[in-house]
Amino acid sequence: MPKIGMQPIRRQALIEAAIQTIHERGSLEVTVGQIAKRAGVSSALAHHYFGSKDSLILSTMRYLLTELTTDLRATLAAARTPRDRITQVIRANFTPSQFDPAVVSAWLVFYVRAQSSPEARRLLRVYAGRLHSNLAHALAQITDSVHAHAIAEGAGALIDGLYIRRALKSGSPDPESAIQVVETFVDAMLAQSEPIREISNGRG
Amino acid sequence: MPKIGMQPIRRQALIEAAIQTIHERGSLEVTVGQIAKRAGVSSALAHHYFGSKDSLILSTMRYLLTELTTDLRATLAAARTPRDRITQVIRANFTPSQFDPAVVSAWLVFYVRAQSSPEARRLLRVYAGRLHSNLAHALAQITDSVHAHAIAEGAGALIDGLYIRRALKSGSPDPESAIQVVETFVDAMLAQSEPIREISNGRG
DNA sequence: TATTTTTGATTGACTGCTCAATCAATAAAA
DNA sequence: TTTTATTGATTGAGCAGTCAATCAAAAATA
Repeated sequence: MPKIGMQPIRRQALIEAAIQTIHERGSLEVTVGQIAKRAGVSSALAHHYFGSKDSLILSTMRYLLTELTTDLRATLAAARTPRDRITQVIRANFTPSQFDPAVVSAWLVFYVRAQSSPEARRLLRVYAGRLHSNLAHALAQITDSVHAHAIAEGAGALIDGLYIRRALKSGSPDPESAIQVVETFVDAMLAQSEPIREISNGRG
Repeated sequence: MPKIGMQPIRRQALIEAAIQTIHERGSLEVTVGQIAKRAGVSSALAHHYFGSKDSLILSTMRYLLTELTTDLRATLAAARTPRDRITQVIRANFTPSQFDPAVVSAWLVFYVRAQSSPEARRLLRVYAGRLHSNLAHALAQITDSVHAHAIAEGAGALIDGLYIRRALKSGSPDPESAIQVVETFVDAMLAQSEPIREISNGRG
């Protein structure tokens, strides 16, 4: 029946349905049938396009990683100074599409998944590595390398922690206050590592 | 009856087996049979003592919360100054028994669980609430209330984030460096909120 | 002390259900 | 006709929870 070229459409629909279903159920204990139903197709078709549930889940992770990269590129485009680059890297993580409850839920369950799936773990390491190198690179232009890495490490952990806490909260997301926490952290750490310079960055 | 008084022994053994099994499998997708086997009993006995898998899991969460409280009391006993209390609250979260890989894995999966289980969510909120009030109370003695809450909020998220990252790392835990990250965070935030006072607390 | 009774502890076998994955068949384009 | 899209039906595995039955210590009794 179907017109040719359904593959990418179905894959996209199934991935987005997976994110929503994971959010709704609050865990990875979702069935292929539930995901497929939400995408408006049969579970058999989901298997047809992804081969296995595992593959669908991994594709969903990759999709989220790609979206994050896209958002990062978009925010970074506006950055001019190193300090501004830091701000934009942080902001990319709290974009509406990233800080969306369903997306946050998905990230959380993927962290658990990474504990038993080598490929999932690899993907999360890619994410953590990129975040760290983006932050550390910009930081290295305003402080020494040791502090740069330490601050990047802390900021990364802080972002992860804010995600976790977001997942536990009900109600609408508050990206701005989360961004503010990380910004304040970075400012405070920079101020401590270079007490001679100006503290404020005009965002406080 | 057989040796009377088996109940507490079995319950304890099953709870500890649950933590280990969850760690080993990296998720909550563990069977009662696996847990029971590790505890050296039949799955039927696990049901006999806990009623349901769900109840066993919740008991495991409560057990971890209790252990954390115990560790907290122990570290707090040594604290004299408000700043020292903060240090000890932080340290309690990175005690060897808390920062143990299996325990960290368990906390991580419980965070996911909290998304679909109201009781699990309640328990995590108890944890987050205690941590926050402990930190905020001590902080309020060295800075104003607004900053105290903000710093406590950030420190809590940071601790959660460090746990997540610990779960993803292989190899032995490094509690000291994690503690150092949080300590540095607190110092930096305090320094920024009160730029006139001394920055160092002698731990940097 | 010896015997009987009582009852918590414990398990193997079983049930009913869920789910991932497969397959054969159908429908519509190309 | 050949290829792509699609699904209902089916299967085989795995699992939570139940239950009837057994075991052995402890308490009561003789």
